[in-house]
Amino acid sequence: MPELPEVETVRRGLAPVLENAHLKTVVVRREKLRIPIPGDLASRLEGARVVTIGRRAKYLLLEMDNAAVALIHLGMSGHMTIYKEPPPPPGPHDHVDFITENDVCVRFTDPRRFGLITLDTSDHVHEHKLLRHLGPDPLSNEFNAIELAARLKGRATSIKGALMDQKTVAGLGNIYVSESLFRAGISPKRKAASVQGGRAEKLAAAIREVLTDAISAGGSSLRDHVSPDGELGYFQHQFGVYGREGEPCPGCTCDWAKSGGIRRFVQSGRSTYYCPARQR
DNA sequence: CGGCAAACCTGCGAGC
DNA sequence: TGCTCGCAGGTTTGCC
Repeated sequence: MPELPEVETVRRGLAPVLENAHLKTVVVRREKLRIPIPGDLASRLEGARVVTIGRRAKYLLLEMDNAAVALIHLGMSGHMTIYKEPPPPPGPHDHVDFITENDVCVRFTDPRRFGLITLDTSDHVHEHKLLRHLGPDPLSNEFNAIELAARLKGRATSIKGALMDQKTVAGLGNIYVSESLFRAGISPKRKAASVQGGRAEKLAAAIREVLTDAISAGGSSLRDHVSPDGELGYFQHQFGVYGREGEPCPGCTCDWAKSGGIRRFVQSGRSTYYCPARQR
């Protein structure tokens, strides 16, 4: 489910029920996620108050009033569901319940278990092993064309590969990399190092724009819901290229029959979608 | 060091 | 209907 816009949608959905709430009970049913859930997660969180729910790239940060921060990553298939009534009996993929003092249950579900929940008690959560190496958040002030160009300089990999690398920019994934490159008119095959100057300007602007548009739409719902209150995001209807192999390019006036429309190919194991006529 | 495939898991839809 | 295959929004590892 989640790249940056989906995680931001989850954050916004959880904030009204979790911020300022005391956690009464935290039920951990399965510890073995991508990294094991710490044995003291429940005892650290129970009785504490959630001060804010923040986000760094694709991580949710539950900042507690006792200096603990819970880091949550949704992986590929993770999602959160809010139950204001007693929750249904947990299924096999319902790994953790966060229950507030007024009996709201926030349930973490993740069939593929690529997600994780861990704890930081260091007072410097941004120095945490999982966050330390992340590049700038593309919606933050630290992200701009100069910064992007500097991070692409000298890199031999493709621009797609560089943008998928969370050290370059933190929060993009397979969908939004394809969409950003489409909006910027840059081929995913182009060498990362060659994206400088005006091209870097266009790309930085396209990344910001596509993420902002996607957040406004409540993210993309490919399989199931995105928002913890069950609302569907609808940005998938605005995809320019992702999942549209063979369709006419929405920005092209060229002859579809001749161009073949949008192409799909596999780049380091992941599908890339692009329009060869518009992206160079 | 850099880049890429494989591995970690389960579910779903397409095609036979 | 039921099976197999390929594919899926992420990240880390280990190999060239």
